[in-house]
Amino acid sequence: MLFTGSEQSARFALVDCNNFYVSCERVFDPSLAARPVVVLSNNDGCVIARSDEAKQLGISMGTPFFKCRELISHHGVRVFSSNYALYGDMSARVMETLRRFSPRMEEYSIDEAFLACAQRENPADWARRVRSQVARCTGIPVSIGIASTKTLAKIAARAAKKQPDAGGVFDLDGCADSERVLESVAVADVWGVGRRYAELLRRSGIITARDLKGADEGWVRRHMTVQGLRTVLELRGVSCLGVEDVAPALRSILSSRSFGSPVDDPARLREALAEYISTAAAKLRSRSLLTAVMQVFITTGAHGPGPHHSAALTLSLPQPLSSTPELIRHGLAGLERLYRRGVRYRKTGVMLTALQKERAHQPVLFGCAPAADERSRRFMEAVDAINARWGRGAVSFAVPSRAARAWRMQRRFMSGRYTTCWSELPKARA
DNA sequence: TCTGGGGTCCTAGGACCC
DNA sequence: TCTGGGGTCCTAGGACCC
Repeated sequence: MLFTGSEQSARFALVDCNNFYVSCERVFDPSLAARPVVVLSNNDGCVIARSDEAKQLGISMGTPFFKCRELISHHGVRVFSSNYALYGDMSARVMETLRRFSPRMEEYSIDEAFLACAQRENPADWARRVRSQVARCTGIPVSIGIASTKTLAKIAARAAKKQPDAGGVFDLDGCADSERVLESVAVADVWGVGRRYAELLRRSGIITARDLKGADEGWVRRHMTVQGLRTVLELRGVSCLGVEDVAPALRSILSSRSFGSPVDDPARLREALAEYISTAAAKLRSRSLLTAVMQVFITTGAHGPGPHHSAALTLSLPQPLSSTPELIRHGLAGLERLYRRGVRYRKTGVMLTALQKERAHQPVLFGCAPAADERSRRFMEAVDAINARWGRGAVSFAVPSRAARAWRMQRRFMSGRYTTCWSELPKARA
């Protein structure tokens, strides 16, 4: 379906937290203000957030840490490992603040939300109030873009950031020369256009957002599917995407990590996979879901020394499950079939799919007896309650808790979990 | 025995997002 | 030496059925 949420005279506000992860770190460490700061991905692999000062030094998004390490130490850039406990909690606070301003709101990502604002008489004034309230309640600076479609609101938010005199708010509908704004946006920066499509478009002479707006519909449909066509219509002000204020049901759950160093010992691989399965299963239960299909995989990645090997196995489970030990049993049996001796693996993981609501599930004829099912459910409930009280990993399966493990990911620059852990509250005085 | 057309379901792969 | 992790959607093609 092309039009999922088209509405008459729609207006959308996109609220986007500025350099979100960096801003979170700055809230709890004022010495970071006005200094170049970067935050690294899991495993301290690459740069995923940069302060404006770090951007000015030429550190780009996704740069591997080892490639910019020299630049970083030369300029005294402060470096942080990803602290998702902190960022997730700060995100919840921002969203809670935003919710007071519009009943129709979509949490689009950890640092962005769309708000419907069709009823506002002066949306820019309203957005400025939103902005100052978020800053007051959370300490997080945001930019707000307003337009008649979500895709244009993304562009407006970008303009709000780029134009210093915009004061963090930009209303594309109220802008006299919106065509010029579109002309200033490279097609690769349009929402929905990634690297591959940007290259294809460039070869066809479509360079800016304005070019894409005027592109031939048939050509776009053929080369970029209906999603590309939606993007073009949205650029023309035809709203194809609505505010999805009810979160759609989760389709899959993935848990995987790269190892801190390569692993060839099958026992270590089993430990790691068992832990990722535990994580995925806990998420499954927290949403009251069951999984019917589980995919396990191992890989050496495409680079690095030694033989390369990537393999995945899709397992149809005998009945929908959410019990950690059951899932680990199936997963480890799968791993057994994938593993090759002498190969140094860099990553393993699990994906749970064919998810269904716990209540909707009908027990299969030859599955566990209902009493055994119920025992297992109550057992996992108890485990989850203990882990909620004492911290993740207080009770775990098949792996020893809190032991030092060589395959653990690297997180050498971690800040405190200031808002979610009593023992790591920020100190007013050392 | 050979053959066509059309429908559904599933999977793999490719594209995108943050 | 060293390049994240967790998601979604769309399409093409194969298997299977009538």
